[in-house]
Amino acid sequence: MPEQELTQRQKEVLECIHDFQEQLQYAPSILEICERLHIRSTNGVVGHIRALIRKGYLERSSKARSLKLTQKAHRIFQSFNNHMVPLLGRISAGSPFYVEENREQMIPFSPNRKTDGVFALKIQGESMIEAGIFDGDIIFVDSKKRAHTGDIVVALVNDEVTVKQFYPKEKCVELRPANRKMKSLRVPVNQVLIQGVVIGLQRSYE
Amino acid sequence: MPEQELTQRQKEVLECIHDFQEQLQYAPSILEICERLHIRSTNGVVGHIRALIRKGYLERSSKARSLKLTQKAHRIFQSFNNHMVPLLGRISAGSPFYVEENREQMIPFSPNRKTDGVFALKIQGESMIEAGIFDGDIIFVDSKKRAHTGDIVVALVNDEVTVKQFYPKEKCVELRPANRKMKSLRVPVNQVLIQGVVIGLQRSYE
DNA sequence: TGTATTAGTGAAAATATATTCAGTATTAAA
DNA sequence: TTTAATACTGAATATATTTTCACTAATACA
Repeated sequence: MPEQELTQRQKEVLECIHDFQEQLQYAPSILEICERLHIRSTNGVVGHIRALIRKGYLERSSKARSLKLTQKAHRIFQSFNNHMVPLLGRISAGSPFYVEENREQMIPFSPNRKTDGVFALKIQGESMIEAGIFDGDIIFVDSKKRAHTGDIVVALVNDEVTVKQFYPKEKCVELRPANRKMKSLRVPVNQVLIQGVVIGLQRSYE
Repeated sequence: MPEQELTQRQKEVLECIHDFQEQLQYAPSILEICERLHIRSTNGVVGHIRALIRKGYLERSSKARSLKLTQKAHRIFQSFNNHMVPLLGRISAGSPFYVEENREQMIPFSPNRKTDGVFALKIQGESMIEAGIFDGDIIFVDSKKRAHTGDIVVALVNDEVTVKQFYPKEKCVELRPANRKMKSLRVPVNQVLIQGVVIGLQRSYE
């Protein structure tokens, strides 16, 4: 078991602190954590807290109710509830798509939608310019949604990531750009991986 | 002075609690409020807290650091700092732009930018289609920013609101659409009101 | 002229909360 | 087989925090 991983019990403690904060809008005291987890001695909890601080999941000052989850800890819970979504940077060709190294930062997404499986990507190039997707725009992609004809998708073809319109044919897939200067791409089904469907777009002038 | 209003000092106390929470991510103790406001007795602060609870701006349980701003209190600070921005609906022609009745809902905006003076608007029509602004898109507009040549602006002309590119001439303003099928509009300076500069865009597929 | 609200001071008491000390038992790694 | 980390118990102590009691003073209201 590598040092940085959490034990089952440590995860439970972290989740307890997170849930308490969510529910009551303020951090729990050590005694309150004891109660929720049925631990009789405050030291039982303090030990876990120390471990969680050492592993970079918690912060605190020696004040009352000053326990605070770090960014690292929030990432564990983010996938379920929050409004933040990872903005992926350079995607190393061919490697598994959703690896840690690619998570450059978290950016906000519409709070009334599930963010599970959603990621963001910065557009490079002009292949979708006629669909109103410009160089530098950020797109939001749902990796769990199934692509339908005409959807704008993120596809992995021969170790390259592209954003195109999706038109499935009998034995191949047509990836159509929204740019008259560029040609459609026809790829055999076994050479293309649809990474997700574009569900939103964000642009910043300035 | 009507009962529901806050005194100057009460506003200061509320702001102090709000700021503390923002900065340190947990609520202040009464003593810490005393320190920040240079009040020597905890009772000085407790009196204000009681008033703020009575007037519906605060909540608390008798635990340490459990002070919590209500929705009502948050509304006071939203306009200055937070990540929410009003999405304006139908804009009644000719009336002052920023009236309460037009505020239909609040939507999230980039958290790393000031939201003071920023509003959102849903695009109707295709006049900016070649600039990648489509029907149904939501644009973010900074009403405090000065327009420069070429900026995309929200303009009020003869009681009508339009989104166009801004080209000032000697005695008139050219409002240029990004759509080959539509014509530029030249309006005398005294007949046009620039409501703000477009600083962002958001689109939702689905 | 009395009464309520606001805006405090100062000290003491009561609680809430965190920390320290002294242990036990289990498991995985060196 | 020692060592370190995990996962606790139980009691006492120290500190942080809130609450209570007893006051003063200015202002607005009726």
